[in-house]
Amino acid sequence: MSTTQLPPFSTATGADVRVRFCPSPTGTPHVGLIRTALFNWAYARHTGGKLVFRIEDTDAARDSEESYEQLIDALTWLRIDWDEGVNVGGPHAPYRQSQRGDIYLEIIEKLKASGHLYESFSTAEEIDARNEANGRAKQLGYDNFDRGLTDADRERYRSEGRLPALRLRVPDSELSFDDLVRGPITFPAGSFVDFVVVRPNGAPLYTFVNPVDDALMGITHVLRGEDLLSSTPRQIALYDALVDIGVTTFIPRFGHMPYVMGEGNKKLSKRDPESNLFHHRDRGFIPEGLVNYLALLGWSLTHDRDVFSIDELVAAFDIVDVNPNPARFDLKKAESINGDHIRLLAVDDFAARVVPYLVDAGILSLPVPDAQLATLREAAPLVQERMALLGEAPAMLGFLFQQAHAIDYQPDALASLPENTGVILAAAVGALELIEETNFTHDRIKDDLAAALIGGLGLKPRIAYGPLRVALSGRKISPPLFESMQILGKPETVARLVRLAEHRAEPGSGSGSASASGSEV
RNA sequence: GGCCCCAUCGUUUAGCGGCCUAGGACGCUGCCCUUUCACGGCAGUAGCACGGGUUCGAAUCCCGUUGGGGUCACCA
Repeated sequence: MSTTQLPPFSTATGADVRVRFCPSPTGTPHVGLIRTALFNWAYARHTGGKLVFRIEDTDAARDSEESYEQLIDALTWLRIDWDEGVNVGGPHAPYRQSQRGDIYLEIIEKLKASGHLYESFSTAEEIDARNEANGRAKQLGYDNFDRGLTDADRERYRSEGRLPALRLRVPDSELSFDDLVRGPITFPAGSFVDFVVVRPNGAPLYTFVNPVDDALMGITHVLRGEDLLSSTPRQIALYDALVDIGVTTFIPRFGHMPYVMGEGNKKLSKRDPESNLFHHRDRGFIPEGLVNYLALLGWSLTHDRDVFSIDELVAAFDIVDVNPNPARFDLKKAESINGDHIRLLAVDDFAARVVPYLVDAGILSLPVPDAQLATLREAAPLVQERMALLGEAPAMLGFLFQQAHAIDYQPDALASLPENTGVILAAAVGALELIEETNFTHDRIKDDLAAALIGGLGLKPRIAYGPLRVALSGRKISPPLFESMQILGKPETVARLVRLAEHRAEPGSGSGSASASGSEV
């Protein structure tokens, strides 16, 4: 089979690179979609080229304005910006396909006049029936039947009240292209057929508007998901026709990125919460961490390090280095990477980013009073290195913003208390009471408590400090103990120790048979 | 089923003919550090799907097999 003489592919490599991100606004942003956006963006920034952000809202039934807003929100959050497109405008406006109807109409007419598009009256049923009658496998689909229609045929169909769809006449030869992530790919003749580009009602389809807009907007590199790989020959066929009528002069390069997989061997489903970008944001991923992890899905910076900055990504990213095989979204690894980025944050930055999570949890409310801000700033360094997600902040810091009487003792924390808890609490209170309020610092607290509990009572640190931790925070896990006491201050600290002792003294407190011994406080 | 894509530790990724008795990371295990949990440090666990070639030499190139995935809409 011969290869048709195709127009040239784009040769852009530097500032002349033009890529695009063109989602259809259906549903919540999917991490796979955002990864596609990220790689397009990174490639544009790396080459010094341009990123066009176009919205493919040609499916009125599924598109929503809310989804559109979410797309903007998602990109903005991740700091993925664009040079042309919705919200920012540009020489090829409008960038929402729902507003480009006239443009498509004109091109459709030219394509019809030049014979690239023809009217097709075949219904799905008729195509099936013909395939069956001709001993042709049904799965082969359309048989290019209407290519041979005469004017009389078309007239007859119209007189029956039937309206034609428009199909593109594709080359009867094989089609090849050099995929940027996969290398040379050839589709044999006959593996792609004349496809519908315009519905009978005149509305153009994705298969038409997508390449047409890419051509009109001068897109040089089409970097998209692997699911579009098999539609590439049809797009190239359309490009061939568009070049013929003078809409453009070249065919873009194509690069098909691997899928983002979920559990098992399936694409990460829209139904899966892990696919929802905002779910990760809500849990406390920071942009730096999520971008880093998303970039790792199919790409790597170097052989011995996978924590890197967005700047490093941009400096090194090239689409040809993207791995062709699908990658699984591994939440554990994503969280680990995020934790590393949280640790990289300046303390003040970290503290500021934690605020919304504390507000959402009802621990703080806006505007946050200065005193609470001060507490937060003091506590931030204590928790910054022990968090993987900002969403862990409420559980770790909440006790610092409560009053002693409001501390809620976790069952597992109460269960961990040793029998001599009462003695320990009493000794601790005794030691702390002797410290001047102005000297109530973590070093002093540590020394005095160690003297009283470790030295005095001969306890192991683990046993000695456990009850104090529960008294302070209600939990088995908390920020460092002495530092927490310093932040809370002497009166509050003592009040909490006393309260736990009283709590255990209450009949029915359920916290151990030896609780009566706690009454000595 | 036709066509297309893919194939290195459980996961992800390095590797683009000799540097590989295959490196990093996550996970897991053990130890250390330690005021809990973490963080950090150290050690360990575990992989080139299979079979043919090509070559002095193959994880790396070629072919095949197997396995997985995608796509075959008047959705995008």
